[in-house]
Amino acid sequence: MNAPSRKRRGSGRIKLRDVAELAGVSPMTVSRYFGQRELVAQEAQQRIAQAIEQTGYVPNVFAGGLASARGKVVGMVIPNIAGGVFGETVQGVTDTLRPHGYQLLLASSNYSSAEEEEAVRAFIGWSPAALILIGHQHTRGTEDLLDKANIPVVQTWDYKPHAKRIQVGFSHFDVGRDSAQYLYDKGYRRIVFVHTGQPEDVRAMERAQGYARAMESLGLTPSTYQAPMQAPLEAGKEALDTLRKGRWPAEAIIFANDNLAAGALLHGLRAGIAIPGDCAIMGFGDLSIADKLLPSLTTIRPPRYEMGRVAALRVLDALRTEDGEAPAEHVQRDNPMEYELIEREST
Amino acid sequence: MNAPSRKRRGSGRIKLRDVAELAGVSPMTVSRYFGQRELVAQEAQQRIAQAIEQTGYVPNVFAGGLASARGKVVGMVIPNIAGGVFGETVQGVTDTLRPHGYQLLLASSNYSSAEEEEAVRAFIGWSPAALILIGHQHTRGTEDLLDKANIPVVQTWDYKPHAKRIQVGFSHFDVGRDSAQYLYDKGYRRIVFVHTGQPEDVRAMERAQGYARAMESLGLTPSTYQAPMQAPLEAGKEALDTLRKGRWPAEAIIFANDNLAAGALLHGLRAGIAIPGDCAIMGFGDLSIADKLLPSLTTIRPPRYEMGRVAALRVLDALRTEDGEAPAEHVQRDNPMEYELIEREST
DNA sequence: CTGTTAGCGCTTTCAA
DNA sequence: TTGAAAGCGCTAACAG
Repeated sequence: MNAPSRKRRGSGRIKLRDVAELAGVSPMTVSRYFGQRELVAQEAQQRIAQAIEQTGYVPNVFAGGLASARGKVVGMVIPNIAGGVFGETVQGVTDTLRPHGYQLLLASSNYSSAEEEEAVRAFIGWSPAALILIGHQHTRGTEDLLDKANIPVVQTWDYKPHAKRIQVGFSHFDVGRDSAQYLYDKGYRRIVFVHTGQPEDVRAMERAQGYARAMESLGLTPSTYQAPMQAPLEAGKEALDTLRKGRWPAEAIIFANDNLAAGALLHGLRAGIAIPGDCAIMGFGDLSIADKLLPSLTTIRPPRYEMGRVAALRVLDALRTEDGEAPAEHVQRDNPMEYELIEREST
Repeated sequence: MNAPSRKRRGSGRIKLRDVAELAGVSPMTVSRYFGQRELVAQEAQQRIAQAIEQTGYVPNVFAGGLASARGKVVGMVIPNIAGGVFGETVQGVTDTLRPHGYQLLLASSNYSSAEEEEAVRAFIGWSPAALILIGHQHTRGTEDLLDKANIPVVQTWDYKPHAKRIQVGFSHFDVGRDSAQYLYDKGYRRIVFVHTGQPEDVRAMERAQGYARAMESLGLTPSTYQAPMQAPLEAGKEALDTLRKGRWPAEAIIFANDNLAAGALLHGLRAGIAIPGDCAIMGFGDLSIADKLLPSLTTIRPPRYEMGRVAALRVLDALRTEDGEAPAEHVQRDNPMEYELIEREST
């Protein structure tokens, strides 16, 4: 609008130098004021603080990131932003990271490993300080990217014996096993596991395996059923009806998730099938519906928020490791988290 | 590890120049390959594409952002990441923005205007291309920041007559009014609106006002009730019990949200209160519980995903406006979105 | 259609 | 405890 210069015009924003001039110090001192404040004299600090206040200065993240070759950024890829499953985990991460000045970059993979790789690749351009991923299931390409990136990578929502990277989660195999054992202890014998339609849900598969193993150990025959790929309400209904027919009607059903289980419960209520009398039902997830159903739903509650929080803590640990040659040496690599079996009326 | 030079050591990553050398062109041509590909000869494009493939080059976002003074970044502040209300909107935004190379920066305000201001301030440092906020309720400080930032700002999840900024949403006042009118048309007269405990939920307040206005227009006396600040399950129960007592027992209740309504429905079922026979109930949100209750819940479905999508589209429109002196001149500033009244069994 | 030049605003490095 | 110099890797602005 004024001063039509011919070279670059800059952003027009207040910059470090402006603050420095106002405070009567060099830009470098102001730079130290952020990040290494202890190296700045008290007196200088005061003048700088005032200059910042007065100008409303906000550091340019891009300049800082470029100069330091590492942005204060953490990337996170989750299977799905909507759906309410991972939201709390994201919240746990942001709550923990924010006080340390890290900004979360979020991407959703839509439960696709290929899209996850895409997202990770995009994140690499941000020189992220760390990455947080869900689960252990990645493409070869993703693994390569992660290896080359040479930054802390935390995997959450799952837990495996010999994980290659930092992990914060629980064993879905154990969840399946515990669910079966719990129902067995309650006296149920003909226990069936109902899969969701999506084979992308690797963790549901693991729960099914845990269930199967437990059944075998108990001298029972595992039996899994694949729910039709419909809305969970109909799928749950269909599963309940089918499994109660036949010569070996199910006495108890473990659903791959609470939504499916909700469909079954509702259908039971409408169709006059007594639950747990005619058939016990349990789910997984402890979604907000679980306690609002009749009967209320017995389910497994994963530590959703807590996993996010701990994942972020491990990231911070790894980054604190003084940029040293030993990346993440003192970091707790295996972080098993406790899930909870919430017993309600449906079993 | 090798070459212990004394000056900066760089990131060690492949950079634009490496690709350029390999392709036998200047860095600038490679730069144009991203972003202005039409200005690059076919032949050069091929060689560049191959060089990129071969090196696995990923552009450094910070360098680009610094040089161009505008990062390919859009900031979004939502009241709450968990909770499942805004997740779909976020998904709509990311789905729409991603193909254009924009990265979403997400922050949660915990329904606090002060925290929202904090988040906006932090975003300013990112020189975001645009910002997306929920609602019209901001602190004075936030307004100042937005004004100074001189970038497109889209407000969503609400709609007001003379909004200062681009808006994508619906009128909560209208929702309240329509809910009341709907119940009136169904024959109900003693209709009560139940507030949630949190006064931060400005939009619920607006729905209450719309309800009150409609009641007056219909010659009825509006009556609102403040649910106790407990878990929604108990709050809904308490509200239902209280409102059915007294000399003017409610014939119909509009709850501020589906969670509250679910508490009431469940209590009705357990306590043998016929719904809608003894009392009709409707909610707001069409959360995933709404159709899994007995009776299923009549509610209002906001276009959650769609609002995110359209908000992102307006952002893109505004940014397409050729960086010209007229920022966002041709952009559709008012974008009313349609909500839907989903009639189910509870009314 | 392509290249040259000069920064973007900050932090690293080195020296005091 | 502070400062000066030298880039970080890319793109805007010109000129061909």
